[in-house]
Amino acid sequence: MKDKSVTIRDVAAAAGVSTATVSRTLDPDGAGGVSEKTRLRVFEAAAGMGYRANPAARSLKTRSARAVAVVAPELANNFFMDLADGIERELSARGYTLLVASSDNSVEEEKKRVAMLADRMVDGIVVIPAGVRGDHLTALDRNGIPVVLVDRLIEGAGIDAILSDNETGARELTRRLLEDGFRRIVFVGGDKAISSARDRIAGFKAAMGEAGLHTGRDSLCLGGMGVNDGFRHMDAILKSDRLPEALVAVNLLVHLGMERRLLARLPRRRGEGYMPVIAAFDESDYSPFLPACRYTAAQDAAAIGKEAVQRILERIGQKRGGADAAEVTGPKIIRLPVMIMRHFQDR
Amino acid sequence: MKDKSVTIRDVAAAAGVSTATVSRTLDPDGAGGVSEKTRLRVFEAAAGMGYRANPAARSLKTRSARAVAVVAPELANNFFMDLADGIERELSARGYTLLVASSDNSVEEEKKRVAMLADRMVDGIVVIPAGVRGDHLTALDRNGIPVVLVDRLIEGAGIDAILSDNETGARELTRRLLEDGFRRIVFVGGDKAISSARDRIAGFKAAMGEAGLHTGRDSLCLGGMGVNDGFRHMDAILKSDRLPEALVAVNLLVHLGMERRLLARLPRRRGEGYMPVIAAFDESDYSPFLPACRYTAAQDAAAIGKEAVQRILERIGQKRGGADAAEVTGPKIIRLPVMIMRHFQDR
DNA sequence: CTGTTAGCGCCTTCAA
DNA sequence: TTGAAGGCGCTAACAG
Repeated sequence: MKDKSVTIRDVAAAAGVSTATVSRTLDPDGAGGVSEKTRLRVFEAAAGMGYRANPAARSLKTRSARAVAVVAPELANNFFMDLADGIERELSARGYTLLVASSDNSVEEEKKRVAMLADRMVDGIVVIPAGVRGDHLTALDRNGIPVVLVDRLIEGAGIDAILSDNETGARELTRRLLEDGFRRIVFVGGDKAISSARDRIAGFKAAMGEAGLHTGRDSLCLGGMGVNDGFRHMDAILKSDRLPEALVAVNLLVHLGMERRLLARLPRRRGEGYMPVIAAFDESDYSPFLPACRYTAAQDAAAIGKEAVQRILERIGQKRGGADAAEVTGPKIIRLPVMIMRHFQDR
Repeated sequence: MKDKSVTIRDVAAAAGVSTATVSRTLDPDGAGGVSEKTRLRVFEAAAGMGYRANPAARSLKTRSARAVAVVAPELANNFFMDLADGIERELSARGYTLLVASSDNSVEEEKKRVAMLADRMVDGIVVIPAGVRGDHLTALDRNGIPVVLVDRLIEGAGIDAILSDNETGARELTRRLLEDGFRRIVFVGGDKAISSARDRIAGFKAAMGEAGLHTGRDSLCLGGMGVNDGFRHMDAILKSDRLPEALVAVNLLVHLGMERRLLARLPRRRGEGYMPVIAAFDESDYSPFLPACRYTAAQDAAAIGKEAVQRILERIGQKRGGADAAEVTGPKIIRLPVMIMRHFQDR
C-alpha cells in the first residue's frame, strides 16, 4: 500500500522501452520473445526500482491469480494441516500462493467458501469434502476452475481425487490383529456418507472374511468420525456382555475418543481389568503414548499433497492450453499406499 | 472464471440505473446515499442475475482486498492452527477472507511470504514471528499494512501484539509443583531469542525465588523449542547425577520430546526406575495420555485469535479513516491469561 | 522483436 | 439522489 508504488510504466520509462515489453519480459510463464539485451535492461531497471507486479491488475486482465486454495473441514486438525503443508510447499516452489479456508465440517459452509474463493479467481481448489454432496464442486470444475478432491471421495461427482488406499490399509490393520491371534475384533466408528470410512469398513470385512470370521452386527460399531463418537462407542462396548479382544478405529479422532473412555475408567490403575488392543487409522506424534494402541495406518500426507498440486496445476495448464481431453478420460483417482506401524506399549 | 460472468454493468442495465448507483448500493462498507426504492431494485436485479463483485477489479481501484493473512512458522502445528481457526471464524463473520502462509520457521522465508502477501494487497497481516528480527514487519506496518504479532513478541519493533501471559503462566505452573512438595525442579527448553520463552523462564525463576530456591545452572536446561530439543535435554538429565524431582517444559513440543525420551527407556515396564513429574506449557487433546504430565498451562487460542482480528480490523479502519494516532500511543500489547490444568495419571 | 492501443470490472470525483 | 467519465496497473492483440 505504499503510496509511491512503482508501476510497469515507471519501469518502462526507466528502461527506455514500452510497457508491453516490460510485461513480456516479466511474464511469469516466461514465454515471451524478448531480445537478450532489452530483457537485461528491463530486469535491471525493475530490480533497481524495486518493481513488484500488482497481482490485482494482472488478475483483472488474465482472469487468473496464480493462487490455489485449500478448503478443509477444519484447520485445527493435524492430518489436514499436514496435507496443507505439503501442498503449500509444492505450490510456493512454483510461484503460486495458497489460500486456506475452513468449511467447519458443513457442506453449506463449504459451498459459501468455495464460491468466495472462485470469486477471488483462484486458479484451482483442493477440497477435503465436508460431506457427500458435491454438486457445487462439479459445477465449478465444469465451469473452468479445476477442483481436486483429497482424502475423501465424492461418488459420482466426476472429480479427480487423491486418496490413501483405505481399503488395503484397513485390511492390513485387521490382518495384523488376526496374526496376533485375536479373533473377537470390532470395527469402531465410520460415517457411511464418507468414502474413506466405507472403504475402511470394507477392508475390515475383507480381512475378517479371509480368516473365516463373520462380521455381523456385533463386530461393527459404526457411526461418527469424531472424538465423541469414539468415546460413545467405547462406552457401549465396555458395557456389553462379550468384550472384544481387539478393536479397529476408523480414524484418529475416533481412536482418541476410545482411548479417552478407557482412560476414564475407575479404578485408574493400569493392568487391572479389561484392556483391549487397538489398531487405528492415522499415525500421530502421540500414538506411542496411547495405552491401547498397537497398530496404526500412517497416511503419507506429504505425498498426497504433492500429488494433488501436481494434478491441479496440470489441469490448470490444460485449461490454458485449451485442451479438454480430461472430460473424455473421466476422473482420475489416485490411491496412495499407507504404512502400517507397530507400537510397543508396556502391557 | 465463468465466461459469462455478470458484471456491474449488466446489473445496472437490468435495474435501469447507472453503474455508479449499483456500485454505491453494493458498497460493502454500506455508506452510500441511495434511495430505498432504487436500492431495492438494484438488490433484486443483482440477486436475480447472481451478480458477484469481482474482487480483483475492486482491489485495483480501492487498493484493498477485504482479506487478512496469517503467517505461521508452520501449518502442521496444533496451537498455531487453533489460532488460525479462531481468526478465520472472526474474520469470515465480517466478510473478510483469510490467507494462510507458512514461514517454515525461517525469518528469510517469512520475509518473502510477507512481501508476497503485501503484493496481493491483503489489508493486514497477523504474524506469528519465526524469529527475533522484525524489520520487515515494522517497515510494512509503517507503510500502511497493519501488522499484528501473535503468540510471540518482537522487542523494539513497535508492533501491536496479542500474547498469553507467559510469565504468570510459568510462575503458576512452578508454584503448583512447589505446593506439591517438589524442590529439585528444572526448567527445560526455551530459545532466548523468543519472547514467550524468555517470559516463561522469568516466571519460573520468580516462583523459585519466592520459595527461597536458587536457580542456577543446574536448574535450567535452556535452548531449543522443538521435539528434538526436549528429547536431548531429557536425555542429558537422565544421565546426570542428581535427578530432578520435577520438570517444567517450555512448550508443547519440548514436552513431547521429553516424554518420548522417558518412554524410550529400557526396561519399558512402567513403575520401574525414575519417573519425574512434568508441568508444561500448552494443553492438548493428548496431554492426559502423557505419563509424566501433571500440570499444563492452556492458552486460549480462540481468544487470542479474536483479539488479533479485532485489533487488526481496527487498525485497518483507522488507516482508511486517515487517523494516525496509534503511532503516538505506541504499540499495544495485550496479555491474555492462561489456565492451569491438572492431569491425574495412574502413578 | 517491439510499440500502440484498447480494455479487464470497478470505484469515485464532479456535475446535474 | 443519481449519472457520466476517467482511470487503477496490467496484458493481449495487432501493427510496425
